[in-house]
Amino acid sequence: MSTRKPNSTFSRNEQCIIDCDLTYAVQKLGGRWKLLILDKLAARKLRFSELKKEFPYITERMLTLQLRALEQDGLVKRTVYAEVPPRVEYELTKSAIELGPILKQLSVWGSKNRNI
Amino acid sequence: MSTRKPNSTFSRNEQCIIDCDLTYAVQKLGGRWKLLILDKLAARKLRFSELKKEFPYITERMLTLQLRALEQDGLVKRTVYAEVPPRVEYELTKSAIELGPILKQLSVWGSKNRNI
DNA sequence: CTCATTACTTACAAATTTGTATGTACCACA
DNA sequence: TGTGGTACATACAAATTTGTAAGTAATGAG
Repeated sequence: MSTRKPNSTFSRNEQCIIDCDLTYAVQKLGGRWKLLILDKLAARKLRFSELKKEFPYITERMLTLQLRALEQDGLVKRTVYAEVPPRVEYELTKSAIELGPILKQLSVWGSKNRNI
Repeated sequence: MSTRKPNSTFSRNEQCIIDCDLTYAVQKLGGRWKLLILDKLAARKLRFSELKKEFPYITERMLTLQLRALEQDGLVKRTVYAEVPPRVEYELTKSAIELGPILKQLSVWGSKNRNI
């Protein structure tokens, strides 16, 4: 999520693994808090501090990291307002919105699968 | 995937994160080689050695770990034949088969999303 | 008796992800 | 001058995941 060794076996393996569109997609969603964040943002755009309030156990560092990754991957748009104190809003991109229905199905599958 | 410290912040956070059915589902699929394995098994049941041949870069250890996790999570069924040398076959469970169409959609999304 | 085959297991190390603690910039307001 | 709020950044440590290397059991073939 942050620094990577470009020549580790880990990274080289990632290259071929990610050939698979599905693996690629799931890697983008696999961060610890990413889906929870996407879910909150699906309802409405939120500020950094509002997001933080939604998740009692997330740290500011983690929230920042996950948001940055989501932004990099084109799932979240970040807007900074030049005010003091600062205001930053996060909202889903079109791509993330398209993902919505699929995630809904996965969620249904998850609830069914876990009760076995 | 193997040993866990049950009282780390990491593990405690997992408890609440996994409340979310969606996060739960994606955690099950998030291992490095899991989706690739599921994809191969979707075509037909395969032996350990056959799976290994499918992925040039996976190690036996990783293949074992991922298969064990998939089995634990009820996605893969493992059948051992009492022969020598041993023969072990892996196949998808009903639950994993139900997952198929959803993964297909995710895959399509992945390919669209990556080409932006 | 030796060797080959299959499906692992084990000990260990490296890489990555997650968590902890503390600090920063900006300016309005008291 | 001092304090407060927002949205981070940074240094560091812990936990987890992934990779490396080597070894094992069973037994039929030679």
